[in-house]
Amino acid sequence: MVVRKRLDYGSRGHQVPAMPRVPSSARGKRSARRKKDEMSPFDLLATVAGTLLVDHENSSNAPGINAAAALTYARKRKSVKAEKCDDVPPLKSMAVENCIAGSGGVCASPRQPNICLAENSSTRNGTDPVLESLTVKPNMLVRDSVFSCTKSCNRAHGVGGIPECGSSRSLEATNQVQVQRPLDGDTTALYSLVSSVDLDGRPPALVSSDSSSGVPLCIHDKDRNTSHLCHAEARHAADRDDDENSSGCTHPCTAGNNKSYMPQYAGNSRIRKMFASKIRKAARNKMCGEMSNKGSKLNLCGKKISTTRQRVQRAMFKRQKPVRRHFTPSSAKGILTEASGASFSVEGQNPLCGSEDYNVKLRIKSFTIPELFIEIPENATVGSLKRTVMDVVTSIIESGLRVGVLLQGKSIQDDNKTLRQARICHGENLENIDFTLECEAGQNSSPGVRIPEEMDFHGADAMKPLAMVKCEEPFSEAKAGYNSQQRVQASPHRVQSEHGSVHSLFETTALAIVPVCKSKRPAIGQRRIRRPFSLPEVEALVEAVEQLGTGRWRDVKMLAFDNTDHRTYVDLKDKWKTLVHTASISPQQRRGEPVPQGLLDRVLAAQAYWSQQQQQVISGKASGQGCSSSC
DNA sequence: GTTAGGG
DNA sequence: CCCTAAC
Repeated sequence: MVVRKRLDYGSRGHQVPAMPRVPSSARGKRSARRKKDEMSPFDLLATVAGTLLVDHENSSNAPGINAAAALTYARKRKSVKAEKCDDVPPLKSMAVENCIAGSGGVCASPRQPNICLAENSSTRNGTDPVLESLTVKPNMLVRDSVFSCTKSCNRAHGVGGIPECGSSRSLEATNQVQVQRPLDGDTTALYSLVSSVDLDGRPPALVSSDSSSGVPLCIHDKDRNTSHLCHAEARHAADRDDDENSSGCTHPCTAGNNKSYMPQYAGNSRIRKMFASKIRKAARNKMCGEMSNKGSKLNLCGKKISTTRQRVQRAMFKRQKPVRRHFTPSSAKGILTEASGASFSVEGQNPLCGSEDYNVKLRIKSFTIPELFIEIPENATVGSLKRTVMDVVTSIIESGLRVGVLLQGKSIQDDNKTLRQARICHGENLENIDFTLECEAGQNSSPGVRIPEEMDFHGADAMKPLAMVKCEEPFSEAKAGYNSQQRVQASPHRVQSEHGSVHSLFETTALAIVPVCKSKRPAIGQRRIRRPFSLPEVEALVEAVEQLGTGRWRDVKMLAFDNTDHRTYVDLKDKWKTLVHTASISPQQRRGEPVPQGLLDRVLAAQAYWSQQQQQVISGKASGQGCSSSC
């Protein structure tokens, strides 16, 4: 054993190692360093924010976001099916945009609002943009469907001959989401959902159907301030052509885009940091090795990907332009439409808030599929790549999903609450309402496919899409000269852009699923459960430190806690720290399970002893390298 | 990967 | 218990 080699435990007691380790207090203290590097974390945050913004934008660009879901609160009765959805653990979250019906709203008096996610499960011929009403089943996500709920489309770029706009004829008439089938029929894919509810019976406002889809049109109610989003919209429109002309390999970042959008759920820096560094890094590292599959591999480990031929990268929301625009029904009030946002916007907050019988208008802005990496051999066919992607997505979908509602980061558990009781009503600050799609992680994945189930994304700040499936390159068929009709009809996985390139539907759509995956293992970013040290543990720790000294926590761990997985050497170090502190304060000030004074005395003694040893080592070093003083 | 130290 | 700089 390593320890044995390194240690000479000898008999019990304060046996001084020949060369005690120098305390690393000389190592810079963070607080001091921090001042110097103060900007650094902020830069990082800015970078992360930029990435997020780009993701948002790109997702809004996401061509072919094919699904729009309308959440409608129109009847008092509850949807049984909606309730079913609540039984399954979370996987993703939908970004929802909400609006509160303004004073002009026609109130259906939805005290028991009925929310149904729609899924189009019917026809697949795709040529007929039929609006379909669906209800969500726990194991389904929206797929094979393109939502198109607007009455008209305001497209800058049309796709000739392709029916772009569905009628919203049934939008107000039902409590369900209208779905327009994708032109390409049977795609099993995850689409961005852009949904809205307009209970006022007013026609939905136009939302640009192309790349700016998902970006607000800035038709606002009186006092809404969404100018930044308007800018986003403008920029999207401006960028569109360039993007479309590009080969589709654009990187997600464009400097100019970063400032356009302030995430509504901007959270504290800590969480941001967590997502920026920890999730990106730790998630990959931790999942490394779990997710390889024999044949084609899906891999969330970035390191593996570096050797990949084909890889599906994280920057899912490329700026490639869709072929197909999706239309978002917006109310005349100008519902914001964020393609992959994760939060609500409040529509028309007004003095009438809190009054009776107002409807709450909600719109799911999008679902985003978690970020996924695909590793696949170069010699694999494009078809196999598609199948692989499909498998991944299908595995996610089929894992079973349920809907959760987060209000300002807090999950609303009680399904029996009315929206009003849940404070989702007029007059409330509804800037941060999120829906989650939750799944049973760990059971769902097909071989080699992993959703980062360690991650726990509860909370409003956790709305960054986790994994995404995307192909950097347009599928080769695009260059092979498919004609439009062939493309549209032949491949369910493709959509055609105006420029003839064919993109993975995963690129051109944004099924935003904010992962709220749970597993038995602690999620990344999730705090470990607190496990107070028991008295025997404390005794073992004290004894080990007496032998080994402070500053050799790894050895302490191996000596006394080698079989205790949940105690890391950092834990032991921390515990020792608290023991020293506990021993140095009066018994009245101590909390928690009392530690026998005798043990605390030993703690102090050992601490003093080893501190002295370390001091001697330091002074010995300082006074002249040799061991003359200490030997 | 370890250690120290601040939070 | 978390985080992270320094090593």
